Parts: sequence; C-alpha cells; structure tokens
Amino acid sequence: MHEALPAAWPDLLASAELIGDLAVEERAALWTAARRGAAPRGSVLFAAGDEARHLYLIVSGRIKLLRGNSDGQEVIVRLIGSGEVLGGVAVLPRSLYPATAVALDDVDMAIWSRDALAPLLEQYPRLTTAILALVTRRMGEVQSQLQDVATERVARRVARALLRLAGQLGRKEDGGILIDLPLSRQTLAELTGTTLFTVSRLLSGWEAEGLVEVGRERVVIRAPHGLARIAEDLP
Amino acid sequence: MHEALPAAWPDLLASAELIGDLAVEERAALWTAARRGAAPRGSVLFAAGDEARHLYLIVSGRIKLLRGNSDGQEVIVRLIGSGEVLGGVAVLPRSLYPATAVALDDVDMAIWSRDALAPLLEQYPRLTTAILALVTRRMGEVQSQLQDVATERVARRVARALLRLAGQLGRKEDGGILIDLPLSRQTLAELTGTTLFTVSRLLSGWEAEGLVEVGRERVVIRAPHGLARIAEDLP
DNA sequence: CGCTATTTTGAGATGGCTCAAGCTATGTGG
DNA sequence: CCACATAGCTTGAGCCATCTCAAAATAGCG
Repeated sequence: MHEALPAAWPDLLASAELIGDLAVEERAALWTAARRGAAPRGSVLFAAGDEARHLYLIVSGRIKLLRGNSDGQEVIVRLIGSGEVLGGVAVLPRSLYPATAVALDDVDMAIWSRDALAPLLEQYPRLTTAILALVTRRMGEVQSQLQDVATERVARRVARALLRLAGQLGRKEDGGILIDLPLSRQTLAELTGTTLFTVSRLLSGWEAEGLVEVGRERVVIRAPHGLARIAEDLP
Repeated sequence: MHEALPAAWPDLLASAELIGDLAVEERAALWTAARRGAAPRGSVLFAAGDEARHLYLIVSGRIKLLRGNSDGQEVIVRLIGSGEVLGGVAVLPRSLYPATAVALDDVDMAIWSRDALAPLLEQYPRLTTAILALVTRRMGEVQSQLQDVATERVARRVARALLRLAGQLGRKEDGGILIDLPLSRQTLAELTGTTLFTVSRLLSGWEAEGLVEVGRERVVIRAPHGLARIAEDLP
C-alpha cells in the first residue's frame, strides 16, 4: 500500500513546517512512514466531524480549511500552502477533524496514517512536542482572527487578510505582490466574515486608489504600505 | 519555594481536566511538582505576550482569558472555571501566552513552573499527549466561536453563549440554571462580539418572555428550551 | 446614606447586508 | 473560430440590525 515518495521530496521539505525542527534521524523515520497522495481541484480531503485518520503535509497546491453552518454559510478557518501541515489532530486517538479541507488547486502531498504515525510518536517523543507547537501556533492565529471579526470593521479585516495572505502565499511580481492562489471575492468574504458584495466594493475602491490591482480570482498588492494604513491605526 | 498542596486537593482534582486521564503514577508525579497559588479578584495571572512560564489548574474561582486590541476593545476568548487547565502553551520552551488571564473571583489554583514540568514531560510522554489533546479541544471551541461571530446574528450568539456557559459553569437553582459567575452585560458583550447595550436589550426582551431572569452581574436561565430555539434553527 | 458601578431605555445614525440587474472573462462545443 | 454558456464580478437602491451617544434609573458598597 505504500507508494514511495519521489526522491526529490525530502530535500524540498527539509525546510517544511514541523519537519524542519527535527533531528536527521527523526526526519528519516518520518519519510519512511509517509506515502504520497494527490487531490484534484475541488476535492474534499476530509470533512468536519470525520474521524481524523491522516496527517498531511502539502507539497504543492493550496487548500482551504472551512466550517459550514446549518444554513449553508461558510467560514474559512485557514488557507494552507505548500510546506504546511494539515490535520494535526490525527495524532490523537479517536479524534475528529474540526473542519473541512477542500483543495483549491490540484494538490500534491505527503500523507501519514495514524497507524503509521503511532509507533513513531512512541519512539520519538519530540514529534508530539513538535505537533503541539504547531497546534499552539495555530491557536494563536485563530484567536487573532476571532478578535478581528469581533472588534474590527470590514475594511480593516479585509486589508489585514490580504496582507496576511501576501506574507503566507505571496509571490513578488512586477510592481507588486501577487497572492498566489485562486482567490475569488467569495473566498475573501468567507475568510473575513462578510459578503462578496462588500469585498467587491472595497477592492474596487482600493484599486481606484492604486493600492491593489484586481482581476478574476486574482489580487495583486501594489502598495502594501497603503493597505497597512487601513489595516492598522496609522495616519 | 514549594508550598505544599493542601492534602484535600488531589482528591478534588482526580477528576479534573488533563489529570483525570492519567495513570496513578503520573498523577502522583504531577502533584509532587505542583505548588499552590492564589489570585485575588481582578488580578492578572499573565498578559498576552508574556513568556509562558507556568501551567495552571484552577481549583476554585473563575478566570477570563481575553485579548485586547489597539483601541481598548476586548474579546473574551474563554471563561475558565474550577477543574480546568490554563496556560497549556507553557510546556513549550520559549513560547508566549497568546492571551491575557484575569481573575473574575478570588482564585485558588495549582501551578507548575515550566522548569518543574520539563523533567516530567521527559519521563511521562503521555503528559505531552494529554496537553495536546487539551489544546486541540480548545482549538475546536475557538473555531466554533469564530464561526458564530462571522456568520450568526447577535441574538443567536448571545443565546448560544448563555447555553454554553450554563453547561460549563451552570448551577441548578429553584426553577432555573444560574450561571455561577459574576457575569456583567459588558462581559457577555465581550464574549459575543457585541455591545453591552445590545446585550441589555436582548436580555430584557427575553426576561419579558420568561426565558431568563436577570440581575446585576447575574443571569438565570429559566427556559433552556426557549433559548435553544433562538440559538438554533428550530420552529 | 451617599458614592459608584451597572444597567436600562430612548433616539438617531450608519455600516454592511440583501436583492436585482447587468457586465465580463473564460472556456467550450459546434 | 465563433457564439454561447457559465462562473465570477460590479454596481445600484433600499433597508434594517446594530452601534453610538445621552440620560436617567437601579443596586450594591463603604
């Protein structure tokens, strides 16, 4: 059942989240236990409430982690790019995924089943600590988002989201930072707790001011400083 | 420097969060490493951004965990009652508290310094797993709150908060469930991302309908089912 | 009994939502 | 290669849930 990892991956991922901090031996053990996986654009890796059986490390492609409420509205908890880990809960026995993961792109990834992981966690306790560090960092991020949605107005939330995304998934382009991901108005709205209409209006305004350049599922930040002025309490 | 724990505590806390799942030996080791602490109403246990040096287990009293933004607005991330653990980040070296902890009551607690904890974590790897489970559960809760604030209207958020608090800190009273904590309109507002005025109006309305009974820093739920009707999509 | 913190209530303003209509890329099948 | 279908986006108009600010009532505390 184990499909070997491409030989190139270990190099690519030596700097990845979670793995980067481990000792050589621990890394090697991880690579041995991993299998390779792929998911086409739009596919669901797992749904909220599913039993958490797998831990994922994204090699290429983007994923959105979201929660939907009873009447169909969705909130994106996090966007995940290459080098990031997904499904940390899976190291705990009998745990459930708290959110749904959907591929925004075609995705390549390394996958560990809980069964493959369990003996490693026994043998290398630092693995558990590394995952705890991961979950803890994310906790801070989610708290931060909660704070934003609860206390800031929409313009500021959207500006912050764009800057955050630029840092996480941004790519330098001629005269700006491209947010390298199919980012629709709807997605941005779900990320910031507003509607696609409001996002559209904001972006149009900012484009007129020369802060950003927008297109279909595409945002380029032209003046990060100007956006930061909206995002924070600056003059 | 170690102030012994009162002899009665180990019994009290055998069922506490985190400790309840451990083996007898592990618990004993924990008790030995703990010291006792107290904090008066209103005091700050730690502030957001402080280096995380201590792990707390609340024995009696309540605590609010909050984050404040630049212009003084605050969001309560979680309310914590007896038997609950606070400051799980402290098991990670060089970590910072992501939120501020303030005592709402006079508080009694068991405290572990990181230094005291470190050797235990080495010796009993299951401790780390237990803390990971803790942080993971909380992650789900915070995500849930984020989802609420981002997608639901205020009435529903407040109703849900009341029901959640009733479950977590509720005490049966004659003809209702008292939320056993000094719960001002302001606190409820910070918990749900709204203003004290809106909370006041909602509670007045619900009192008129016989759903709750309110007083100064006090809420008693008279008709949980009625509140649940507001909190969920029911007839 | 007076001081202070909490709460209530009113009146008015408004940010953001809803809904409707039209527009524009993008891709597709004839 | 064109024309049509589709998904994404923009814009306008109106509304309303919630916030803001002001003032007064209430409750606990020293």
